[in-house]
Amino acid sequence: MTRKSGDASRSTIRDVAARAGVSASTVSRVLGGVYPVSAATRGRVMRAVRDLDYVADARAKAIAGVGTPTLAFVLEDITGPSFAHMAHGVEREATRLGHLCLVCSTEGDVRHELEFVEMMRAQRAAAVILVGGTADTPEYRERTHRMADSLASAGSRLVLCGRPPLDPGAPVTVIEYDNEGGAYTLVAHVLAQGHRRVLFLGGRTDHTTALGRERGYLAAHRARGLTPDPALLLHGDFTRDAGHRLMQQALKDDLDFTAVVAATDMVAAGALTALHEAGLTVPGDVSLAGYDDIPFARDLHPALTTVHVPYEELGRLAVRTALEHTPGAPDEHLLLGTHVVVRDSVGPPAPHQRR
Amino acid sequence: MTRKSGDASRSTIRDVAARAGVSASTVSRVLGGVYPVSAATRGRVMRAVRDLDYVADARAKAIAGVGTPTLAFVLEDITGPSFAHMAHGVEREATRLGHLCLVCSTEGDVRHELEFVEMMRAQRAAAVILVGGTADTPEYRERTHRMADSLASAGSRLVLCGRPPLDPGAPVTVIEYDNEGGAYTLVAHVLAQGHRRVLFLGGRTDHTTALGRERGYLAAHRARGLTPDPALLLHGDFTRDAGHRLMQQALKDDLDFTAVVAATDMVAAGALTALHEAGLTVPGDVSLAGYDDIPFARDLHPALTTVHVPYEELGRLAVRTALEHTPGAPDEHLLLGTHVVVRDSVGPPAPHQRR
DNA sequence: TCCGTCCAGGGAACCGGTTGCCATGCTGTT
DNA sequence: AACAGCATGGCAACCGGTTCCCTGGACGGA
Repeated sequence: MTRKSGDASRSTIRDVAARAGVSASTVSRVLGGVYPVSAATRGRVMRAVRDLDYVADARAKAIAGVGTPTLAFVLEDITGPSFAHMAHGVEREATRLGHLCLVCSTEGDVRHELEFVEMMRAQRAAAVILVGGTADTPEYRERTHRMADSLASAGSRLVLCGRPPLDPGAPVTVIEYDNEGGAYTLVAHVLAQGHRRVLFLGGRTDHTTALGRERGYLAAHRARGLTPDPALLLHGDFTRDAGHRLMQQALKDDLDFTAVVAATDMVAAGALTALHEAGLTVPGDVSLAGYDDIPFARDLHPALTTVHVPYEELGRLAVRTALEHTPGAPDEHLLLGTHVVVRDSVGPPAPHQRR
Repeated sequence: MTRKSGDASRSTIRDVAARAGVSASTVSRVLGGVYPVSAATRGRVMRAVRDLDYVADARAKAIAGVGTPTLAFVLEDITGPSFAHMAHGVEREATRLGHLCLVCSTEGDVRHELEFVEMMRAQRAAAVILVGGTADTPEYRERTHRMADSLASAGSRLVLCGRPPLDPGAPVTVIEYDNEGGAYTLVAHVLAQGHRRVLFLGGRTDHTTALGRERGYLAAHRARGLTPDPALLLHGDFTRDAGHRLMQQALKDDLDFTAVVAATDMVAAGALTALHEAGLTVPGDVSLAGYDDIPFARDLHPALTTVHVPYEELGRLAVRTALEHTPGAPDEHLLLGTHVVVRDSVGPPAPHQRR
């Protein structure tokens, strides 16, 4: 077994050329593979390459115009299961299409987001995918529109994935999934079981994903001629801890409800534990539903009724659509459907609770 | 609100120079910030930069030696919660230390792993972090040793994170956590409750993480003078589906056990559902324990007794240690401790089951 | 007024590759 | 034997930056 001597610094194409007794161009051509090179020369070059354990500098190739393209993925926190699944879809599709994949977590900080997008522009990323809901303010639209223009003028492309669209004219690809529709169907299902007081464990009040789901909740009520009690709308993070805390508080405050709809499965998980801790059964005493259909949802007890979102597909679509986009072509705006997965956590309200 | 005219192609430093009426060197110096430039010139340059929405090409800077360093993170599947937490730690620490973060999923394919490492070497990544257990074969050691040498000779560094160490002498940083010790303590806890027939839902038989946990399971038995029934050792993937399937099979085969130890919390989750489906209560009829302490573990019902692994810390440590490493310094090998988190899923065996 | 100094900024080499263009030498044909 | 033609490989320009080195002009002091 031969081990290369650890020559402290990487070798260049010229080192290889010198060792093979040819010019750098020849080495480049041998490695490129297309240009005709005699077998003998090719052999010597390959030998030198192996001896020196040479790999061409990807950055140098990139600036010469023959590099592996890169694609960037900016999200809030890879730890969220739905983000992770999107990331997985993005990563798979990116490598399938021969792209490298950079990921950045913003931790929810807008400044980080801006910095990262600027960096990705400097990296000449083929596309930048921004993932996850956000506050849909004029400032957001303005800032993001600017990003889109910057990237577009650099030959790159901004993709908004599960994020509110911009004003028409912004050079941006938008891939959304139907938060409002999914929540509407889910809450309609809950109401159809006979529930009339449904607690909603929502997200931050400025967050589009949370807001969309909340709108669905309200719309489903309206469609039945109901007006939900505002006291039943609670707000927190999209974490199991927030769900746990909110649910505890709701029980402590003695809120009157027969069902709970959580804005995400994680929130539902925390809420479920709080219900259990309070000695309540689900769906006997209280019904519970989530949103996202993460793999774990089946393993809650009872198995969680929730809304399935094709997160991985979302990610794959985001990169495919972005990379297929040709400048000048119309901007795509895709809206993926969701569907309710009925499991065991929603049932009719207990007889004594009916009104 | 001014919108830049979409000039189809990115502008170069020379474009900026021309627009500002100075030379490229001056632009570079203005942007660099240190070299003395007159206020008037600086103003003109900045103006041109803004007008053209110019960002210096990061790849060109990199090859000139002043780029943002990069760091690569190679894992099997970002979708696994423990991987996601490691990734989070890596990403945070990397950006904290001013590094960009590339991530690649291998989908468990060794060829992909090799390809990716080669690419990262071409990218001149400051470090390559390989994450997650693997088959610890001579071929693995040989191949990984070669990777380590290649990277080292290119001035980069290989980090193995939760992965078996190589032969001494390989230029590699190893950060492990104690699979065997954690499993040992966990199983000892289960045995101390009085269980004597403990079903082990393990991972693939060639996977070091799975194997370490299995060794802990065996060692805990031996320490009590017990020899576990080989029929109680089952093997599958680290997914909730595998756990579900394995548990169903075990019940169908009428295996004799009073407790179940799953190799991961995901597996435990699937197993729990299978137990519930069979009408068994936990821990009344059967005790159940997991491994990893993912956030969700608290929300299973009953809350899962498991082993806490500091995954995020693991990730942070991996990048910090790798980047602090100076060539020639001794190779670090860190072993992080784990601890059992006692919750509600393990209890004494039912009286009629005792023997 | 003349000369030395200092400072802003330009020219050119360099980072590590790719590739268009051209020179060389060998082969094949008449 | 002479010449056309092709296979082969070197030179140099270029990709988009940085930085060393040097020049020209303004300024201050003698």
